[in-house]
Amino acid sequence: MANCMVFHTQIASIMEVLANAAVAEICKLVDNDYAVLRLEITQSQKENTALRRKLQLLELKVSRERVLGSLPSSVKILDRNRGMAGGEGHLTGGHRSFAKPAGRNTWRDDQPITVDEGSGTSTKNIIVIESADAEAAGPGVKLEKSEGEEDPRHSRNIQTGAVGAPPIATDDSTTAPAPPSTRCSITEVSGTPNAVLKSETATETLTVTQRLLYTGSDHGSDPERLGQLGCPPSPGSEYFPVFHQSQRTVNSCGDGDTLGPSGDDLSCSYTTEMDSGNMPLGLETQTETDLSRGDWNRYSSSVYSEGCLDKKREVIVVDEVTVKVDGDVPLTWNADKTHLGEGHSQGRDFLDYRESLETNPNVATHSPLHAFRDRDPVSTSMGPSDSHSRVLFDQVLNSKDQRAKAQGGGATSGNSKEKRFLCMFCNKGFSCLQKVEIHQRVHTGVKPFSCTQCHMRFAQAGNLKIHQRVHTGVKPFSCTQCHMHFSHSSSLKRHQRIHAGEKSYSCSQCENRFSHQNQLKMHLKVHMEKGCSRVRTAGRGFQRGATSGYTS
DNA sequence: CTGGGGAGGGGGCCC
DNA sequence: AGGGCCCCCTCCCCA
Repeated sequence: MANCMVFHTQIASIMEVLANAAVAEICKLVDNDYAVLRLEITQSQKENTALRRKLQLLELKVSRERVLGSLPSSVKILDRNRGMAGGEGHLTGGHRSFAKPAGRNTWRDDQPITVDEGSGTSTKNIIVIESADAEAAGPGVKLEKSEGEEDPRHSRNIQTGAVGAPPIATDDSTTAPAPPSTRCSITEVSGTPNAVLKSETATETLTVTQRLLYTGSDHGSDPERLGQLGCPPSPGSEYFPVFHQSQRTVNSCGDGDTLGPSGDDLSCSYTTEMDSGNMPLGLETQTETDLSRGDWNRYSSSVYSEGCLDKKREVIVVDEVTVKVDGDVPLTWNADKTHLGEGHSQGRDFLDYRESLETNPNVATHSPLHAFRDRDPVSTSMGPSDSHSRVLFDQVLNSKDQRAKAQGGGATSGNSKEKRFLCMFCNKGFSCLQKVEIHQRVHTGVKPFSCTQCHMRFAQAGNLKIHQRVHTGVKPFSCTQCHMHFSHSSSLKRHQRIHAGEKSYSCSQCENRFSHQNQLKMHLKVHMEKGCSRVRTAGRGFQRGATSGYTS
């Protein structure tokens, strides 16, 4: 019996031990599962957080695209304009006035969109379309920069307006530059309730000068715009040069029954019209700034890079005297003569003149033009009553005297053949006043002699007379050795070189000789192409070598 | 090669 | 005699 009791006791203890072990095992299993469960829960929570963040990012993207899609029309216009780098397109109409060349705008297309994710709050967009480069660069400074050119200023974080938040950390989805089409920086700041489009185009601080300079627009036709820009037209300025034909006013005798100034019936209309499209109108403000800086060529190129100007009111009456006084701007500074449609490049004149301006500040002149200035310094509303223009004019006149001295000629020597009449634009000397007046038409674009049978206009009466042989068919120059007739004496002379076997144009790179200059020119092109092809071949070989080296 | 325009220079005529 | 004006010639350039 006692043994039985002991046996039961032992069984009980064993059972207890087993139970304890089972409980411990169970507890252990539960603990393990719990840990796993917690781990899984934690991971799920993390995934959930990540998904939530992704959702936020997607929302941000959607909102940004929505905002960009609703950019104001002016922004789009500017965007398009930027695409017209280098005057690719000619703006027309009213938009032209707000066009700016490539590189002027600081559309920060390469500036990252900054997203303050860390804040965890809803972020909104502020699009800052900056035009501050114009201010930073200062007036008259032309920032020519190609589309892909890296503006070092883009590396710094300039934000304007109320956007005080500096660009912060960027998310991987937003580190990429803004879409090129936006050309704006988007800075996200916290707490802004609504997306704000801030376009500074409406409050651009470009000066009127810069606008004129870079648009070439006819502000004269729209003086209100100037007023809107806070730059009212200068008192009395009409944004349109109106000169008066003094002494030799012969207006519109285009019907052909009136004699020209020389007495010959040139069937000309001596209306002193400016050549169409040549006349940069309403530029007095511009010249007060840019030209005074010696930016003649810059001015001209920029003006004409925008194409022809408004041709309205192109018929003007010219006072060839006051044009020198009042036209403190050359009326047709044309670095690109293709816009003039005819003539040779005069841009060198501008460059030369600019150089002379920059290097020859204060030397008195004895030019008759100087006398013009002294005689009637403010004969029109566009006169240099403003001191700046006056200084400019003095610079113009002084510079040419300086050049005359540099050329070794004194303007006051007694030689009658001396070229003491100097062009106020390019300093070129002429023997008499009329010569320089005619010459200055190169700069001013004045072409007083119009053909009545076509729309051609000429700066010289003789050229009109020759031109009219086109209509009359008169070819007064006959070759004595063949049946050929020519309307130009130079053509006959050129032709006769063929009969004479004269080959006065020789190639500098070979022994070939030619009777015509054009032949030589074409021949030289062959030399050029040969040289270029050699260069190209060498370049291809280099590329191949480089490629092979890379792949091997 | 030719046609034709742009532009400068020379020289004659007139005042 | 000298200057201004005008015509013409010439050269250059481009189409």
